[in-house]
Amino acid sequence: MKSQFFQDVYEVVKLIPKGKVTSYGAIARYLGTTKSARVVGWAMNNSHTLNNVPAHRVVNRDGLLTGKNHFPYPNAMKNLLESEGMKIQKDKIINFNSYYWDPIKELEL
DNA sequence: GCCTTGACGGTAA
DNA sequence: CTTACCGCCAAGG
Repeated sequence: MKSQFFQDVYEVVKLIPKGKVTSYGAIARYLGTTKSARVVGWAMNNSHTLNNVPAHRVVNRDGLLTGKNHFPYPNAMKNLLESEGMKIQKDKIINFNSYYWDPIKELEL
């Protein structure tokens, strides 16, 4: 595999439970590339090459739907998140902390 | 091969 | 509070 990193990113994203979200930085940290959150974002950009990657569950550290512009339609991300029980206001997840799912905390035992 | 951009994050001013 | 800058890494021009 040429880009194992990307594969790992997709794997973690796929592990995000329904109704939960995480951040690019959290994924990056889990993979050991703490300072390379941007690369995670780039990986997500390439996530369109797959079909099992719930990119809508990945937001930035503020719970802001920064990647919504990259979806087929801008409100697709919001719509999906709301479908999973979350509330979005101004492209931001309300009570983000309650929905936050940290792979390090949940997976790394 | 160099420079810019980007779905980020943190710190400084 | 807002703005700016730096680090990090991959892709595209």
